[in-house]
Amino acid sequence: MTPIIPASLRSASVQTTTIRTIGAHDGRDVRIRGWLYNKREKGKLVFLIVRDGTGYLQAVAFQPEVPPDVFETCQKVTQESSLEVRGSIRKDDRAPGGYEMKLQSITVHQVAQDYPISPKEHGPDFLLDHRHLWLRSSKQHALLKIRSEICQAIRDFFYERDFVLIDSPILTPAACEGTSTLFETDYFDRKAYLSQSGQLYLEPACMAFGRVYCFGPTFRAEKSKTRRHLTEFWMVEPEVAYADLDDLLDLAEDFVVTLVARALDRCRPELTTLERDITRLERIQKPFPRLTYDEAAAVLMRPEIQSRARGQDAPPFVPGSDFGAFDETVLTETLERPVMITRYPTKIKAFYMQPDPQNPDRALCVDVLAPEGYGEIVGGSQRIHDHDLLLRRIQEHGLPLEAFRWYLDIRRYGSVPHAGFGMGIERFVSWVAGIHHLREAIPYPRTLNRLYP
RNA sequence: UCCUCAGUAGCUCAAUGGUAGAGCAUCCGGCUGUUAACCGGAGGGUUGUAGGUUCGAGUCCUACCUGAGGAGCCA
Repeated sequence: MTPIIPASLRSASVQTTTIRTIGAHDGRDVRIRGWLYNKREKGKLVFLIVRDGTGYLQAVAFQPEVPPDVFETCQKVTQESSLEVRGSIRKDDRAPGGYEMKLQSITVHQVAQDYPISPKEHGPDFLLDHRHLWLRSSKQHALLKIRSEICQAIRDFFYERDFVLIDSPILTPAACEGTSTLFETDYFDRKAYLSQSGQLYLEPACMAFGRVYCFGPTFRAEKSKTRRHLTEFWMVEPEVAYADLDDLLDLAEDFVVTLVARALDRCRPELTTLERDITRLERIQKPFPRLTYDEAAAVLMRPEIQSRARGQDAPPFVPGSDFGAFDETVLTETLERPVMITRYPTKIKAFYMQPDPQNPDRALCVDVLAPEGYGEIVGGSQRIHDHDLLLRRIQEHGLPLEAFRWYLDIRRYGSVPHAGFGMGIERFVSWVAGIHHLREAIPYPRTLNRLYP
């Protein structure tokens, strides 16, 4: 990595470097530019824990060996002040990270007064009010690094498989699926809605390019108030022409396994910082267990499961309805791998899903449920490719026909079976990182009660 | 929309209906290897808001506000 350094800060004699690569500078003089993470004083010794975005480094100032003004600056500098330290790097097992700097000089660029987030425990409301500063904390830093790596892995996965990135619009004229509550906004003298899915716009592109995906923000105005919901979240949605449900299951399985492997390969230090049980991620291998909705429903109807639901005040499972939170826990708790549940009842799923030719009451769809109670991470289906059937479904759902004319066109001009799925980035990141709250898996969370910062 | 819980110092939390407390942070002093350092000292309060009960309310009652967790809905 080549640091970008303004000419005014360059020095011919001392190299400016990053903490991530500090081991390569053992025994040499370097300059580190960053912020003060923490400070510990002991008489004639001051330990400065400096962070630069790539890691943490302990710089040690020892009184007789540094000039009095340098030592005094080290004593006075406050938490999160921006600074530049210069000194020699040496291996020392007593230092966090294994290397430390024997400090020779220090430049404080700006003194931070009363940094609000002290190195102690804080409540979620306080931390979310200070999200713009909380990003500097080690766990949040590790989490967002993992998110970044997973987003890069998603793009790499599709690029390597010849998918074309097709960005869907965020401003849309009408409801895509007719179910969710949408955010409404003024669009000159008309109304527009923030997109809740890119899928419908992706299907036409799929007929142009064969394999496509979109990756962007998605908006839901539902008043959900749980740790598994955000009003603004990121979703990646692939769509494949000439694909059936079995092709889709294989793609989703490959996708999940590849992303988890990438996190294990590139984010070990971050997963360790988050105290993630890595052995659980190492068990995420193909094949994933697959069962149908009817098989899953049979499990939930067992007397011992029904009595457990009553004991936990969970609403009882009714055959033909969708699974609740308790039901998802039951279906995933004994498994180490994600479970793929297929062929839900047609009437509880979206209007565009292809019915199973063997049983038209069941849709050719899949939900992938993550282990450890993280819930649905992937949802997808084969799409209806017959024009008349799709027209009938739009009418049955009471959707405005005029708004779907372009969508029906795809079934008039060279229609083929096709399939796709959507994956919620924050849910996936939460599962991989092993965190409790979805809102920490996005830099600036938007929830029912939060629009700041 | 419904159910449950919470709101006390900058932060995290104590306080049988009877004088408002501690740790961290901040400031001052001490210490040559600290690991959320430690030791001594100082400053810091309209107990979410408005009513009510009581000789007396942080504590009990009512309403409201704010937040959290869950349900439903969904990724």
